[in-house]
Amino acid sequence: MTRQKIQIKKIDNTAARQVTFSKRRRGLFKKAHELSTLCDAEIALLVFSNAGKLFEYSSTSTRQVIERRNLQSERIDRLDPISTLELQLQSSTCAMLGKEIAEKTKELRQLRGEELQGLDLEELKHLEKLLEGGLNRVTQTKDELFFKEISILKRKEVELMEENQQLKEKMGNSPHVVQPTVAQQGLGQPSECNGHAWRSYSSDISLRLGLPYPN
Amino acid sequence: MTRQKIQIKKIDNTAARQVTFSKRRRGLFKKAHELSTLCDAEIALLVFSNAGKLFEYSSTSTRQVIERRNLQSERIDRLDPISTLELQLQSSTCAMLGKEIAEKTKELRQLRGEELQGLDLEELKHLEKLLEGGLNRVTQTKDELFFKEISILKRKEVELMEENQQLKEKMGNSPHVVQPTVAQQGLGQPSECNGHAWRSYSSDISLRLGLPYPN
DNA sequence: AACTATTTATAAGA
DNA sequence: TTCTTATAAATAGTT
Repeated sequence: MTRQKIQIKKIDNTAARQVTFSKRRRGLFKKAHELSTLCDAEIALLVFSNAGKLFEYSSTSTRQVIERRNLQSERIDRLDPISTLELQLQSSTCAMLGKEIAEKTKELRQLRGEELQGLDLEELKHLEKLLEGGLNRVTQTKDELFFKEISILKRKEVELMEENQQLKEKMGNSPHVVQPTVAQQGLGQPSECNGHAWRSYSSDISLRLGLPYPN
Repeated sequence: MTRQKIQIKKIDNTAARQVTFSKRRRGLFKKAHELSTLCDAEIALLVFSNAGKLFEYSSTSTRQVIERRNLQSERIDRLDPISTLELQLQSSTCAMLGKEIAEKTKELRQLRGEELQGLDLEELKHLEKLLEGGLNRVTQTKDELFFKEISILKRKEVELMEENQQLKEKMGNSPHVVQPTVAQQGLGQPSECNGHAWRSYSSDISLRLGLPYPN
């Protein structure tokens, strides 16, 4: 693939073959790792050299990947003929779990709008309803959180302004003694602007906070 | 690795991740095949996509390679002791699958807006985005299906009206010979108006069908 | 093991 | 999904 293009057929020269094996094996493993990382894929790669030496790579564990394959393949063709009753039971449990995962995965993908082909009108309408409901609840929860934070901030501002006011008064009385004590409370629950119209400060808190949904 | 160098870390965008997965999986399989051919190596490559789909390549047969590995792994004495080991391995796999199910279940519940407590503002915003995207795609797919059905129905009505017209003309020409041949198509989907009542030909189909989104 | 001229792979965009 | 294209990465042959 460089200096000169090569044909993809067995390299006759043993030394050259070994060198190529080393180089390309590295490249292959690197690519496998990149794929698993980039795309969140589970990968197992087994390579036996011409000489019979084993090299393996796995994103998690080779054993795990192989087992997952055995489940997925639905073929309970066990690699070992030891079929204890217990083993079979567990294996079927695993198989069931695997199916459940497949189902949930599909459902998730449909909710994300990624696997819609093959659904009929009714199913699509149902999905839509589900999503609308979920979206409404999420948006509402989010907005509640927003407002909660906002009211906390409002309260804090009120308190700070109060203190500020007191300090100012003090300064007016005895301009030489300034005590910068700052309010320190443990921020409780939402409290709508607790009275004391500080109109003189004429600040519009909600505007300054930049509410997400002004309507 | 082109147009722009990328970081090797999980691709967040789902669509982009799928595209990259397809491309790189191909590349990886090609490289695996080249290595096995050039260097006479025995290779098995298992890849599970993020969605849980299995892709595999093997220079000979996956099972054969896996067996060879199991031998190589020094555990040639496959009997009782191994059986317990296998049992443990499987049980840990089950545990893993169980965890995965729990995760997916939680995710599903959150998408349905059922388990939102404990999420912070950022997480809620992310969920909202996800739901909006899903909803958009679902609605679009649904509407496309709607319009497809509608156009089928419209076409059918035109055909029927034409036939009706021809029949009328026939009746006008020879009022004693009436042949009520009716168009008969396979039409699996909902067909509202297949009755008579072609009272006036000026019917507005879209109104009669009750379009979901008149705007 | 290093080097480098080329070939390949591929990210982004259409 | 598939094609295109600019660029990054892999690597064949050489030192």
